[in-house]
Amino acid sequence: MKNNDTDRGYWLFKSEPSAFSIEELAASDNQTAEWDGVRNYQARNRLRDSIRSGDGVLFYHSNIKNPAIVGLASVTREGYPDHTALDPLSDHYDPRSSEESPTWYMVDIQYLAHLPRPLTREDLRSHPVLSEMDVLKKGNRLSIQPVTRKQWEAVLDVSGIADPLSGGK
DNA sequence: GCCAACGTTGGC
DNA sequence: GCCAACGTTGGC
Repeated sequence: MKNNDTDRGYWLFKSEPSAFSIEELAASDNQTAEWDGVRNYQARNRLRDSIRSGDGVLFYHSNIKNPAIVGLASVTREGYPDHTALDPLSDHYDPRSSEESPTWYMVDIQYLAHLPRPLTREDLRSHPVLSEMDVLKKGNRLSIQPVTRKQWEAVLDVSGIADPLSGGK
C-alpha cells in the first residue's frame, strides 16, 4: 500500500552498527534489507500493525561512542513474519514461533540517504523540536520508535537536505 | 497474579 | 567498563 505525504508515518530504527549499519544497508541488493531479529513485543506490534509501506525511517546508530541519526530510509514492505525466528541456525531463532502462528514480524526498508553529518544526541538535545524525541528519553530501549512529522522535517532542515520522500510534490 | 532474579540495552 | 533502566521468566 502506498501512502501520501499527509498520512505517511515516520519512525526511528535503532541499530548497533556492529550488527547492521547504514553502510551495509546502502550496500545491500536494491539497497534494501529485511529488518529482522526484533524480539520485543512493543516493537513487534509496531512492525506488524502500524508501520506502512512508504513510511520514513530515521536510521540511528546505537551503542557506540557517538550515537547518532546517520541516515534516511523508507519502508518498502509492510509487516510480515520474521523467518529468522523459524530457523534453528539463526541467532534469532525462537522455538515458540511457528509458521502457522508467527510470534515475530519484520519489515523491509530501503536506503535513501546518509545525512551530510550525523546528528548526535547533543545535536538533538540542543534543538527545540528534536529535543522531544523519544530516543533521548532516559531508559528508552525500544528499537523502533515513532517520530513526528515535525521531527522528521526538523532532521531534514538541520541537515540542509530536501525530503527524499516528497519527490518534488 | 505477584515479584525477585536475571539478562539485555545502551548512554556515559 | 559501569550501571541504571527495562523486559522477561518462573517460583510460589
